[in-house]
Amino acid sequence: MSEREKDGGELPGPETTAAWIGLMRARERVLARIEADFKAATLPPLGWYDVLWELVQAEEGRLRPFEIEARTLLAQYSLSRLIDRLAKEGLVRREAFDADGRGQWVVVTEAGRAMRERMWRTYGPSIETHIGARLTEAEARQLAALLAKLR
Amino acid sequence: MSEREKDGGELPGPETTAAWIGLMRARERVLARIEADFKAATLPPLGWYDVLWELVQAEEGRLRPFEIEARTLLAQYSLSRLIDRLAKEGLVRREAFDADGRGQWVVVTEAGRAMRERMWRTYGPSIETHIGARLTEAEARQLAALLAKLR
DNA sequence: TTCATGTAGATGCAATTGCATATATGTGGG
DNA sequence: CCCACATATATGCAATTGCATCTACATGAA
Repeated sequence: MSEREKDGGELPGPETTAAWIGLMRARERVLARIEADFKAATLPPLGWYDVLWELVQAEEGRLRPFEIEARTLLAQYSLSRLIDRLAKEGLVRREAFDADGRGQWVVVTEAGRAMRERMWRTYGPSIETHIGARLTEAEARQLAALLAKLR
Repeated sequence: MSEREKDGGELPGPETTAAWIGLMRARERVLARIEADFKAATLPPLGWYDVLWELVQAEEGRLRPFEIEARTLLAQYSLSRLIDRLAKEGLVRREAFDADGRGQWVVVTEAGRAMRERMWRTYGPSIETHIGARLTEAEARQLAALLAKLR
C-alpha cells in the first residue's frame, strides 16, 4: 500500500479541490444574488419555481409527487410539504389518482401558471445578469458539459 | 426597445440556462454524496469543516467572527450559532478581544484540530471519489476557472 | 382470503435557518 | 463631554429542514 493510500483512500489533487470549492462558492454567490432579486420583486422562494415549471411542462399540467421528486431532486418529505404550501396559495391542487388509492395528482392551476410566468420575468433576467453576462456562449456550454460529468 | 427586452431585461440563452441548472444540480448531487459519506463515518455536519479549517490556517489558530464570515460566506447570525455549537463540543473557544470590547477571538482547540483532521480523512477521499475521479486534471482546472468567473 | 412485503405519501419532533431586532461598544463631530 | 451614527455579535420567533416513523393502499404467494 502506498503512502498516499494509508488513510483509506486517494486524496484529491489541488485542481480537484479547487473545483469543489469553486462549485460550492459559485453556487452560493449566484444563488444569493438571484434570491436577492426575488426578494426585491416580492416573489416566493426560488424553489417553488422548479415544481411549477415541471408541472407546466408535464402533460395536462400534472404529475405524481414521486415524479416531481425524481425531476427536482427534492426529498420526499420536503416535497410533500412544499406541495402543501403551493396548494395553500392556490398555485397547485391535489387530485385523486384513481388507478392507485395511495397516489394523487398534483395539478398546476391557472394561478400557478401565472405565477411561474411572473417569476420567470425576474428569474430569466437574473440568470442572464449573474451568469450569462459573465461567460461567453462557448464558456457556458463548456461549463455545463463539465458539470454534467459530476452527476 | 426590442421585443426581447420588453420585460425589463435580457433573457438567458440555452447555454446559460444549462450552466445554471447544471451548477445547481451538480452541487446538490455531489454534496449529497459527500454528506452521505460523512454520515456513514458518524461525522458532524460538513459545514463545521470550513470554520475549523479557516481557524487552523489562521495565525495562532484564531480569528474574529467577522473574519470567518468573510472567508466562508456564512451569514452573521448563522456563524454566531455555529460557533455556539462548536464551542459546546469543545472544538473552539471564545476569548476576549482586548482592543475592542465588542469583539472576540474564536480559537480552535486541540480537539478542534483533531476533529478537522479526522473529518479530512473522510472528506478528502470523498472529494476525490465524487469529483476527482470523474474529471481529468485539465478538466478540473478548467471547471475551477469557469466557476471563478461567477464570483 | 390472508399474510408478508413493498410503495406512495404524510407527519411528529427536534434541529437549523432566516429575518428582524436587540445589546453593547466604538468613533467622530460639535 | 455628549450625541448621532456605525460596527460586532447575539437572540426571539416563525418558517423550514432532517430524521424517523406512520398510515394507507397494493401485490404476490400460499
